[in-house]
Amino acid sequence: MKLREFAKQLGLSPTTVSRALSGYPEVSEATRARVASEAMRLGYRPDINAVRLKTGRAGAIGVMMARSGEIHFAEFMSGMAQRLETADTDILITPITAHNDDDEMQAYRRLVESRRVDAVIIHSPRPKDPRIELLNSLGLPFLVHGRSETECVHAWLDIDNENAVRRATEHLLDLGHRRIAMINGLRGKTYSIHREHGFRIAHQERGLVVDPNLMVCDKFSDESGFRHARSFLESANAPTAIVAGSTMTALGVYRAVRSLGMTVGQDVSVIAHDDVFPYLTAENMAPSLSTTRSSMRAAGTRCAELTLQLIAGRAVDDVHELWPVELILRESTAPPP
Amino acid sequence: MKLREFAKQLGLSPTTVSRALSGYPEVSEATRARVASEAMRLGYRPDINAVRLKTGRAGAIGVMMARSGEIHFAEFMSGMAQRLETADTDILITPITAHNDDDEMQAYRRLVESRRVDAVIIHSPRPKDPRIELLNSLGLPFLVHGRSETECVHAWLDIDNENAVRRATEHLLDLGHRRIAMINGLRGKTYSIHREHGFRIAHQERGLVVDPNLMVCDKFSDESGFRHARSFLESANAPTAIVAGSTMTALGVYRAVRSLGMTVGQDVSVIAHDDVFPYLTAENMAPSLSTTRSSMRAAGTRCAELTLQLIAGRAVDDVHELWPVELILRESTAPPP
DNA sequence: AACAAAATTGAAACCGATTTCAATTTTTGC
DNA sequence: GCAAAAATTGAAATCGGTTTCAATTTTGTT
Repeated sequence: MKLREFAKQLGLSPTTVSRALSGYPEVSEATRARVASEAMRLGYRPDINAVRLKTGRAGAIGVMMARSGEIHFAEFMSGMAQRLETADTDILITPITAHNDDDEMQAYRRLVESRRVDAVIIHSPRPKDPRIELLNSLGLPFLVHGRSETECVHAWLDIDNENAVRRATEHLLDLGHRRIAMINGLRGKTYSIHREHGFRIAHQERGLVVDPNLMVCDKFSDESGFRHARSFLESANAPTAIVAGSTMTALGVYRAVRSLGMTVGQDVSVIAHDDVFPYLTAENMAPSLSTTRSSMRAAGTRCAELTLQLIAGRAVDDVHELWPVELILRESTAPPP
Repeated sequence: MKLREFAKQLGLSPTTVSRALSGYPEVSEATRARVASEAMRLGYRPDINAVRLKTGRAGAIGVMMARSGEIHFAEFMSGMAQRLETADTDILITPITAHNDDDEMQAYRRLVESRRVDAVIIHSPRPKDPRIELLNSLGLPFLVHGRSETECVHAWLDIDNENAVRRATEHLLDLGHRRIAMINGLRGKTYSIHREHGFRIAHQERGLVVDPNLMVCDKFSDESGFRHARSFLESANAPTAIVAGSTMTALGVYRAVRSLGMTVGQDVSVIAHDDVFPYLTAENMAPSLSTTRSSMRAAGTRCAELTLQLIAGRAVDDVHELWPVELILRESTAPPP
């Protein structure tokens, strides 16, 4: 059913019907009510493509999905979805094969030029991230989930990774640990750098020096947690505590500890960052895992909200949110043996 | 840059330019080449909304995302992305709050009527799933990931859940286990029913009867795995083996076994279905986990392909794929003590 | 009751592409 | 060399809405 036809059935002009449905003020209440109820009854709904062509709005927020589906992705998206379901805005996933940076840049350029989205959210930025400059020059509103040190102003939401790891490390130091290892995230990402910084600061504060052999960068997975923890614990001067990048990593760390006949929370302390996944909870691990916690889903919801505000015209340099991270102590951290 | 302007710069009509870019045959090779290279140089790209309005194609495949982000979701999507990146087709995630069935039906209706997508993929159907009838009556192409018993014909891709669990169970029975528990997926979903069926068949084949107390349905999570496994193992007539719904569930089962001072692969055998997550691999678990394996990512890729074919006009009743499932034996399954 | 102001409605232009149909140019056949 | 056929190009209609601007009706004031 098209507008023309629908309007004719109501004995009104397309103009009035369009205005009534779009909530314009210059249409009488009586007419608006009638139009609304008839639209419901007859099942009329404006063709989204025509609306978009005319208004220039795409009604969607773009998210790039790297081929390697990250574990956080689903939770973040689910959070976004929660906010967007009442905003008549879709999430557009654009697949990219990031063989190299150029490919990725091209993908962004395509997305913008074809006007499929009103804004974009980008993830896991690096300190100097070319995507930010590109999007800035293309003039498409965008929000960075994470932070970057690029000079061009941009909206961002990030969690306080530095402080999170700093407090986690301080906690371990307070317990008496002196050799603490860190299994960090991917090298080069801002969050990994921030976390490393927090780790160092906590040591420096107490006049301690970090052993570079006790720090690695890797992806967040059970397997990498296991491998690195094994390697640490089997080394000559083994650490008594491990700071892990995610609960998945911690899973592997736990396994490594057990595989060496040791016990988490006794022989080795473990603390990890928890993005709060519904299918794997730190509290349920054995022993329960001490964490720095920040809900990825909540971040998704808030990022969606902020992006909507950006689209509505909120100033870019006004949108900076740094979320504090909870420190939650459980059984996996205890004084060294 | 608009078509008009771009065409003028080339000294051609919009008609010819449009045809050249869309690959129509009636444009000379020389012209086509020139248009293509100039489009690249000047960065002309058709406005997607105008294209869609005119052609009626949305250029997107819809996926509904329930608020509770499922763990499989990201992997499936990532697989879809892999196929779609060369098809100029987006994935449109529509958030739904499924407070009740009616809400969900409304969401589908909206999606279809607003013409935002050319097709839809639906997940985790039930034997009698109202979504299938709705989509069928609305006339939008759709693919079911999973199966349903509804009478209206529909395209589907599913893995052979029944056989997977049947073989897993037979393997345990072959090892000598006689009391086997099953931690199944959500009650009412077709895949849970199929799995239960496979479980029963394996028993019946050998003249054994399944103890209903050894079967539960629940969501796939570490926590539910733990809770149910504990409950089974602490009961009077405890099972010697457990069939788990997912690797996440198995994680909890492992923990439960350990928490009771027992050992997986000795005191209790465990086998689970593995959707192949990059961040948690069955092979790396300790002991390594026997599984029935089928890549969720591969399913996503194939579903995207099939959906493209449906859009292109392939007959619905021609699209039925049942994927066999690999049985992979590792350390977690052994003869009962 | 008469007029101005405000509220409500509608006609027509427009968004930016695609595609039908007609016009023009080039090639082919004899 | 010329008519017919084939290849190539372009003008204009169209997709289904929104929005400008003008026209009409209603309300308010004196």
